[in-house]
Amino acid sequence: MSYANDMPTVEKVVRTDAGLAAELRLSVMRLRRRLANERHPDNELSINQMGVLGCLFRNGGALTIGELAASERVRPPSMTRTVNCLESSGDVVRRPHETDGRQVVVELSDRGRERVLADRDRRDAWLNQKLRDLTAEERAVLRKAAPILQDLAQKD
Amino acid sequence: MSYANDMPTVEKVVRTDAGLAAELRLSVMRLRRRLANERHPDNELSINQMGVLGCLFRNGGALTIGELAASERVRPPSMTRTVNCLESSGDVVRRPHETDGRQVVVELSDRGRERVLADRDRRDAWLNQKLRDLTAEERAVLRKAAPILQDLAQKD
DNA sequence: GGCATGTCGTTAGCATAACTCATTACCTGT
DNA sequence: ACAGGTAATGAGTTATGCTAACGACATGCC
Repeated sequence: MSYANDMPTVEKVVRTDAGLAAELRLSVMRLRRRLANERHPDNELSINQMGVLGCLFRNGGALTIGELAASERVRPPSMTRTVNCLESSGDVVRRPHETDGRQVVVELSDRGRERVLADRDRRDAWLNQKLRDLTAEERAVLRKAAPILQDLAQKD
Repeated sequence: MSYANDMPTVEKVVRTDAGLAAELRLSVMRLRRRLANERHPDNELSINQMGVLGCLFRNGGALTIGELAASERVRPPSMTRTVNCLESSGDVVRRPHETDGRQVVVELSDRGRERVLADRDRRDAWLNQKLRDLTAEERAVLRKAAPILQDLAQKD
């Protein structure tokens, strides 16, 4: 084992802005991959599907396809497919828009709402556990960082 | 447009630890998707492939498949495939491990090293631009957050 | 009213990137 | 010397995006 015994994979501290983008990108990429893997095994929905349910839940239970797509930053066809899955699993229902016949409103079903509630803590079990292992200061940093990351993703 | 005109998609402030996991997860998911889309168009390598090159670069230019896989948090077969791509594009070379015939050492070629160097700033153009738009304080938060996120991804 | 243009969702086809399972090659310890 | 473990790979599958094209509907202009 003569190669990279220490395996830093990330600098201990990012001191300058020069490397910040690169390190942030790596961190985000890897953590996302980890999160996708660590979903609870007794939950048959993917992390993306749960994301859509959560988005509906936070927004009062009903959004159009386009709004969902914009919110999750995917293209409408991708959201159509995700919604198809959620519909056939019975977690959402489609209904026509009240005034605009082109649009489709996606609504949380009772089952979907139940799932969000039941899953609310459990779905983040892994991450919550890891967060508990952090110091209060580290959690404070992340609490401040989350909205900034969100803004970065949303900008322009 | 009677549905969710405000479209919060993320709470303005994450005040309690209860929601931290959920918000962090959303932020990471969306920013990652954004990063994957915003890669520079004149770079024919994907964000993952560039990640592997960067990893090799930071670790002295040579790691085994297994080490690379562990570092990027993918399974060895996935890394084999990524390395195949990088090999056929001439950015890395495989060579046998000095003492262990089972392992394969992946090494940055001159071309790969060149690409990393040439790409170092450019490849993060989008993120760098967005980072410049932040306040110094916000950048400081992210600078502190990046290693924490990395640790979260790596833990256990 | 009627047509041109635009918007929304969907379908179809494709690309990427991950996974699992099985196989091959090699190492190591008894 | 052989058994069992480990590394890389091959094959097949799944998940998740995308673009292009299309149909249904809305809107604005005459």
